[in-house]
Amino acid sequence: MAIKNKTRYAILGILSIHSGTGYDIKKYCDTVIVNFWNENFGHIYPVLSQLLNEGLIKTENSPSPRKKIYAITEQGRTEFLNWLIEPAEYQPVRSEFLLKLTFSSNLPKDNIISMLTDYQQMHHERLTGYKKIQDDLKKGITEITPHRELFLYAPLRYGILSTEAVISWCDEILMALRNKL
Amino acid sequence: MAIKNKTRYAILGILSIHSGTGYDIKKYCDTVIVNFWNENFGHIYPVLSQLLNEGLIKTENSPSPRKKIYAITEQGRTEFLNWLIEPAEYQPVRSEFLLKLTFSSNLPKDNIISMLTDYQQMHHERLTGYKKIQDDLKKGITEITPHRELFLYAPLRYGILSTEAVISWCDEILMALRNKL
DNA sequence: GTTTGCATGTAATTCGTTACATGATTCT
DNA sequence: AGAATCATGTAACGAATTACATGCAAAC
Repeated sequence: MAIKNKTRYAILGILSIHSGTGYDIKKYCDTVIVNFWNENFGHIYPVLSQLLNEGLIKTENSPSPRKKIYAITEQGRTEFLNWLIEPAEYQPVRSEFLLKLTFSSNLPKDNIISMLTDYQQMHHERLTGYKKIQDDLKKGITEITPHRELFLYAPLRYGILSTEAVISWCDEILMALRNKL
Repeated sequence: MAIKNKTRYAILGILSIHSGTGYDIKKYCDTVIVNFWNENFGHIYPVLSQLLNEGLIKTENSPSPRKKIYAITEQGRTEFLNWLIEPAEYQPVRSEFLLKLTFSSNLPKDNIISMLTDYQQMHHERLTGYKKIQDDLKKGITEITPHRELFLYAPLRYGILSTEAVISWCDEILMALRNKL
């Protein structure tokens, strides 16, 4: 089975929360789900046309003619639900960082150490960002319904726990490196 | 800057350890670095031709005519090193699982719970696999030079720590889910 | 009045996957 | 004798990125 266009489902998912334009969808991607999902205009617009063609979404009447407000149809909801309940496909992992590290054995020790400290630093910054969002959620700054709260909180916690794991890993490897080589 | 063909560097890296055929390279991907890298024949062979063309690799004399043994050239080593010392490009993340979870707020509670337990189960199995490899490394079953040991051990530890974090995360979210909804 | 943000789209390109096609060698 | 593994490649396709192109509206 070929890799299937996931953008379809991202768009359907977003429109299942609230109707909006292609631009709105992009904004949602760049804010709410940015930590684990990305889309770009060059893909959103063609897929929107495609979904419209298939009857999974429809256009709502818009205040401005140059603004196309899309809404999910009943058929779209059904198709989205079918995707939702089937288990996520296996995604082949590709970590350029680990690839580099694997083949770094002949690099000077200092290079490897700075490679790891930079990587750790990046994750420290990422963690700070996550924690800020977490605080905003807790303080109720971000406006969401209590019913949806957990579903925005969970991916954030995922980011926090994974990032903390990476930071610990860096400590561990840096220590091994300093003791050994 | 466009996403650059990473397969080039994976191949150069593998050939920097030991020369071999396209088939050997694929085998290396499917065993040694399988946990964080993947390649397929349909991409390996064209890229090998390309690298040969650019003079980054060369063919060694082979015992069999239907077997092409590739070796990295000096030029290839230089280019590989240049890539190695520059920081890894930012890689856009895409987690289909987190995307699904985000839009699961209207799914029945039981569905969400089984979604999470399945995901956790999968990571438990992954962890078992990692730990087996770790034991093999410790017992010296896998034949490697002491100098390279850390560079095979580190990515493995990365997998173990990240996977443990995901398992903890599942526990946390499952508990929140059971208490709340 | 100029910059920033809103808004939509197309074209070119590249990367990577899958399927197809073929055949030799080794193991059981 | 047949299955598994070794071995190399091409063709078709699809997904996603980037660059290009355009113009309105609002804020400063």
